[in-house]
Amino acid sequence: MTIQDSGTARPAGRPRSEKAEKAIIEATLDLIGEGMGVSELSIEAIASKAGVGKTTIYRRWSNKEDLVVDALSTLKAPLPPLTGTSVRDDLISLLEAMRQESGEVRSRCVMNIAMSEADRYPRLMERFVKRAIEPRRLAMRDVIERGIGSGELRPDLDVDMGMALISGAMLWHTKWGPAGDLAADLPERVVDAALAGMAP
Amino acid sequence: MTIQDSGTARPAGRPRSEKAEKAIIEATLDLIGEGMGVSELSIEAIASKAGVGKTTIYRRWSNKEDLVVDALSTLKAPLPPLTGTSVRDDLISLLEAMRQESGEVRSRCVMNIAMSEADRYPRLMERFVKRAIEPRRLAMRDVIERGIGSGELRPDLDVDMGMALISGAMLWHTKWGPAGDLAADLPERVVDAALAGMAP
DNA sequence: TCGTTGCGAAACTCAGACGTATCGAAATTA
DNA sequence: TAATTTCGATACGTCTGAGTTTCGCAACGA
Repeated sequence: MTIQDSGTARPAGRPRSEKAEKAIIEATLDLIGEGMGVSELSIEAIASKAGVGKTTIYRRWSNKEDLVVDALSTLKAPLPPLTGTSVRDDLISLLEAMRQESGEVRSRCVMNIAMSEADRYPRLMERFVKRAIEPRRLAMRDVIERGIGSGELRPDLDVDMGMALISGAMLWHTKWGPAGDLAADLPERVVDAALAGMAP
Repeated sequence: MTIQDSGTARPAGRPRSEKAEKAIIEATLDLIGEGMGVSELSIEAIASKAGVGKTTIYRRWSNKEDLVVDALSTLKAPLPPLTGTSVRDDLISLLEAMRQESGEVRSRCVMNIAMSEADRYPRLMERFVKRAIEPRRLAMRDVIERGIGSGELRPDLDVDMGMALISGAMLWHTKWGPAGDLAADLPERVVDAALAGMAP
């Protein structure tokens, strides 16, 4: 009985390098961040950028899609802490998180992939939605429903529609708004516009 | 002097087949509609699908991007007629046009390309925006500005933000709403939600 | 020390697509 | 009819990248 017998008995031989694994994932994300679509992504480019042999990649992932799925899964989606003081503040916090993410090359291109390659890579999409989209959607839904409960929002409000208005406005600015980073006051303006409505 | 001497004297030889040209464009759009990204699109697949020799393609377009640019330019963007009776009606008309387009495989996939491959194919994107996005944006802006003038909308309304709310909500539903076609009453609900606001 | 396994590098085979060239047939003008 | 140009088909050489194999070395357990 060895010292480290904790469940998985380590097999003989040189252990796999965690460093290489991290480098591979990083390289993959970097390349995606540089604007590569999944189909343009080449294992050779990843290996080269990661400073790693192709063997080392194929030993861990059997094909490109598996690797991309794992790489995207790595991107954590830390939700901002919500103060809960008001619906307006919480919504702004959520959108501010979106705004900051949209400034990171990586997140932006991951979003591109999520929006364009969903049909072609359904596994990838499914996993991405579960990790990145769903938590935010739930958080926003919570905020809105709490707002309805507290009387801050109209009791007959269509929650899904409210979410669509707010998230959609951010999405729209990201894609088709003025070039460059999103304005710092955008979250506030979006939330106020959605809350206020357009009719006089 | 021949009968048809209208400006361009026809050179000797067999004239280029318009039918082939149409078939090539159609095949290109079909393949894009089947979920192909620009980079996956192959000239050989287009030629095969169009029932045409590769020569016939290369004689007209010198590379893939030129062909795709031309193919996308072909997609007309007929704006719906606006009654002008009320802001609400006009906005619903505009969104209804968007909704119907989102149901066509072709338009949807073209949108995918527009949203994901903008960085990689700037020429393509530029042309697409000018033909497809810009006219709609202007139309919506007109409607909103007229509404402000007529008092139907708040005089202090941020026009761009209003457009972002409305278009964004449609965009959001297209991408992340319940699967399948957009609900028939979605345009109406989006417009009413945006006009009303969320606060009580 | 020895056996085992992972490492990066390089060579390899295989498939797909590019872009060009060539063919005989078809369509048109002169 | 003759000259010219396009047609679809096909073959070609080239390149890129997938995925495999081999190599000598490194890192680990026994």
